[in-house]
Amino acid sequence: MDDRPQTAETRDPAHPSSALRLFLEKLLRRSNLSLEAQSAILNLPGDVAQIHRNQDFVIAGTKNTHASLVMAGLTARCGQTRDGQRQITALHIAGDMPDLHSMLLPNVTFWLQALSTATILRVPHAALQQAVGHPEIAQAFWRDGAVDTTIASEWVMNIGRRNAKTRIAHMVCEVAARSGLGSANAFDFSLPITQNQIADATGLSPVHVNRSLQDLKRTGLVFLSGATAHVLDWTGLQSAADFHPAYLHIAKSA
Amino acid sequence: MDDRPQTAETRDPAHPSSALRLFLEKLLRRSNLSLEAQSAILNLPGDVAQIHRNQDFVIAGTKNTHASLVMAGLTARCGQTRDGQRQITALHIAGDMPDLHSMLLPNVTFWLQALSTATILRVPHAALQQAVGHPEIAQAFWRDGAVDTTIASEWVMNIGRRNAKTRIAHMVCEVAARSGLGSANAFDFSLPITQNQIADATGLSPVHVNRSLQDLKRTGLVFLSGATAHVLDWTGLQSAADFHPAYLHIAKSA
DNA sequence: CGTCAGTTTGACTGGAATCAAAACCTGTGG
DNA sequence: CCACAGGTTTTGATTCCAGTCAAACTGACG
Repeated sequence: MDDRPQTAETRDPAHPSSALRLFLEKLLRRSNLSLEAQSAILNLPGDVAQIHRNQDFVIAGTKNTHASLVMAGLTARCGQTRDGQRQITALHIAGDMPDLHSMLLPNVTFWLQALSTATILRVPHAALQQAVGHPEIAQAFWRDGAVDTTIASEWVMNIGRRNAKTRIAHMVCEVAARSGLGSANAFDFSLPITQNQIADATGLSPVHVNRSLQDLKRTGLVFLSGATAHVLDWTGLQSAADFHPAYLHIAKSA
Repeated sequence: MDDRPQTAETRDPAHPSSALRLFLEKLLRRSNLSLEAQSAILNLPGDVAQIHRNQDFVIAGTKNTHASLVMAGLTARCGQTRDGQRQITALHIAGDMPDLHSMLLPNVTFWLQALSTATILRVPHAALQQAVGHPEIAQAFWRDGAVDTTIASEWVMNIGRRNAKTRIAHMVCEVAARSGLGSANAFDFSLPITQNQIADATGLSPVHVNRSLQDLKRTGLVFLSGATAHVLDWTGLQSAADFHPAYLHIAKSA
């Protein structure tokens, strides 16, 4: 099913083993896994798919037989109201599996779509079921799913009770923190997202996003240019965002 | 640890076995469990606690050693912004375990609080860990956790992109559907929530909630009186709410 | 009968949406 | 190397939904 040798192309970000390694590292941040379990993860099979900007790669209303691992690019979970308004409910970066839970709930209720050009590894549910035979892997997957819930809860708070500037800052902080950044006070990171997409993620209008971003730039906290975010003052940004990373559960607790 | 005989007091809603039965029934809606696994659930130990209105029973920033099973009443998961604004991010009714995931993520990041007088069964993590030794129970728990995520996503959409009237209607629909109702077109159900609490759940102001509720009553869809919701036109309400229950994953899929 | 929590009403304000158009990129092909 | 086309970003003017403030009302309860 998969002819991947553990050699040099591990460094190639377009190669499955590189993405699986990233995925494993994220799991290991929160869970302990035996070497045997680790190699079960690294040997997961899957097909690579190239997704272009704004393309849906998992469709609500269908039935899933594969779970998706983001290898490169930025993707989103999103829904749509009756009158056609979009709402992004989660963002996913390289190393994330946006629909790992689909092995338990194959009926898809939210779209997954690429916000930038993205590369996806489609892993068959059957292979995941086999991996989950290791109880420690099952727990690690379950734990990561639980974190998804706390993140979604934080989004509810963000959208429900914070103003435009704070909301956007919070979203930026979350992606930065999940990318493993935040040790320096100023840094850049990849955030290939348009202002329209930020609007859909924060429940705002594109025009208001634009003005709020200008405000964040004017106050010297962050600015976006092209596909990268430039954080100028990480502590100031976190404070403006009312951001407290505990909900990401990045420190291992079990 | 627990002296519960399988006798008549199973009917008593204040008795642990009654709540555990309700919990099991909810699991069985989504997952298949062997009789052995079922009895492992029914024999979970725990202490009963009476919680009064507006009292927090799980505190953010602390470490959990027990998970909570709602035996009676309405409870909420909620957070707070720096400037003290509250946001409810989930509602829980009898039979729900709001923090089952705490056995995997013991560091609490969201408060749990009673919206009405409530009864809670506090189940030790150790007992849950033992139950999770049955892989089918682990999957059932994990599956229910995954549904929590889809519900939270729907809340993000609700708050981010729907107007006040629709938001409130949607919240009412969700609780009704999760209570197992919706076969008749008009029915009543228990919803012990104040307009202030609805405001905190929907990201609105109390005054605007009041006006929107009047609107829902005027158009003959629902009205709340005391602790009960009176649905007058279930199909009309669902339509006004843009409510599509698929995201609750109530039909069994595996 | 006073108290208190919750609900209702009215007048006013403000933040964000909407509409419309101009300016700006960025990649493409002539 | 320039022109063009597309999607983005930016700006300004205007509107409206929902927030805020304040006060009156209701009803349960001691």
